Amino acid sequence: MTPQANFSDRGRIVPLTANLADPFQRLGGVLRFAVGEEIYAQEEEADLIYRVVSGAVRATRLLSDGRRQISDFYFPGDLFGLEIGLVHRAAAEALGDVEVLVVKRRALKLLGEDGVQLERMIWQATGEHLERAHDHMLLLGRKSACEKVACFLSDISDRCAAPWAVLPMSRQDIADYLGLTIETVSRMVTQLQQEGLVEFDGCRRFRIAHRARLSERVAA
Amino acid sequence: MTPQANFSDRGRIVPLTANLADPFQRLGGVLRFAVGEEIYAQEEEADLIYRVVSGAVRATRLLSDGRRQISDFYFPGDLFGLEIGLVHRAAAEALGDVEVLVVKRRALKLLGEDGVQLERMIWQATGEHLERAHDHMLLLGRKSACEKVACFLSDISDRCAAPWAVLPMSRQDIADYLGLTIETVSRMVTQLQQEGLVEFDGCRRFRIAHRARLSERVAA
DNA sequence: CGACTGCTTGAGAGTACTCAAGTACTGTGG
DNA sequence: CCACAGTACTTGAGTACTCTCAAGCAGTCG
Repeated sequence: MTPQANFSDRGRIVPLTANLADPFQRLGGVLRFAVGEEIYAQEEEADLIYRVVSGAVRATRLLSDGRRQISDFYFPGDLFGLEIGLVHRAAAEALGDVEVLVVKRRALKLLGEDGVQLERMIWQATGEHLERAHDHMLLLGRKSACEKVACFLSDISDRCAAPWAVLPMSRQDIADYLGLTIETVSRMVTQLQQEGLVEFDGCRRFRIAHRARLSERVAA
Repeated sequence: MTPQANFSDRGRIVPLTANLADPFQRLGGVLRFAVGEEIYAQEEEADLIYRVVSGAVRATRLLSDGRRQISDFYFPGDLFGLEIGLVHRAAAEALGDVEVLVVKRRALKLLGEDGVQLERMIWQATGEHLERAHDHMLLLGRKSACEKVACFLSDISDRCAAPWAVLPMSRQDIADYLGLTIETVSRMVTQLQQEGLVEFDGCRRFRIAHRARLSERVAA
């Protein structure tokens, strides 16, 4: 299994068996964070590159008056903390207990073939983040509240593979990701449930009840 | 002047004098497009890397029902058309008469030191695009119509350096960039004018009349 | 079991949208 | 150079969607 293949199953559970062909696993240090802990702060010096092993992470950006935008959620296999400048432009926070692998940015040059391989992974990930960012801009700028929530649930469900998915983030996180308020998210979830498109078991566990009809609501 | 320095004056007029230390200028071919012409289409195979020489370009993404989101505008010095996959995820269209330099992606490997230098420029530009995308998500998700328009005018003005700036894009383009309607853009522009924060001479030429007070409206 | 936090629901308000009309540019032909 | 047509922009009135504020309900943890 190449690192690329390993990386590509974004959001799936990555096998925890050691893979010595993967420089991230071989050279990376492990860090653990508890619910709500800050992995790095906005404007903090960007020293490390991160990869989620288990748990989930949110990347948040704040306006001075406290308004918050979550630019992305990272799941097992995802790289994050990639910055072009010297500082992190967004904060990263643990959505639950999180385990991450880290490598030093400055060490990349010293690692020979491993460094080259890691740089290729980082480059690939940066490009994927950019694509996701463009998709997300379209959602934020041009989709209705209902479409936003439908998209979101559909995405999360797709990443999970399993029929039932569990949301690792709060309604507030979802709202800040979709550019809505918590109340609107709640109302849209209720509406999609009443229409029989999704089914919830508690407020975190859900499944897509009618994928075809949900897709019509997603606006692609 | 290094290529990086050349690249970094995003939005300024790039001197047209040949610079043989810049591989883009030395190896790139020139293409010209007229108002509204498509430089490449959404889903078209991504063969080339582009750099704006003169004029301005918009990158647009469409939903199937025609709703449009402009993810960015590119000005002289900006690289665009950088894709991680095989196809362009957004279309690029000329906002006026445009001149661009292009290099073949597949040729990069064959160019030796020049290829390495070009790859570094592309990498740098991809990172900058990602940062801009994150800023833009915050704007789309969390700013009011008035703040969006204030931000936009402030940005354009900053890029121009000159006191008076000319908008190369239509109100519809601005609306699709900010996630608003054309009427709302128009009303906000009028409002900012009435408050004496900006001054317009016709509907395309403007200047910041009161930078400090405009900054308060920008929400950073 | 009770307290706390997080989620949902309701009523009312406000911002941005839609539809429609009017005004200013731009370019072309007389 | 001016008149005209066509396009782009602005303004107005009314509507709709999302937000705000407030209360009630559910899920979680000690």
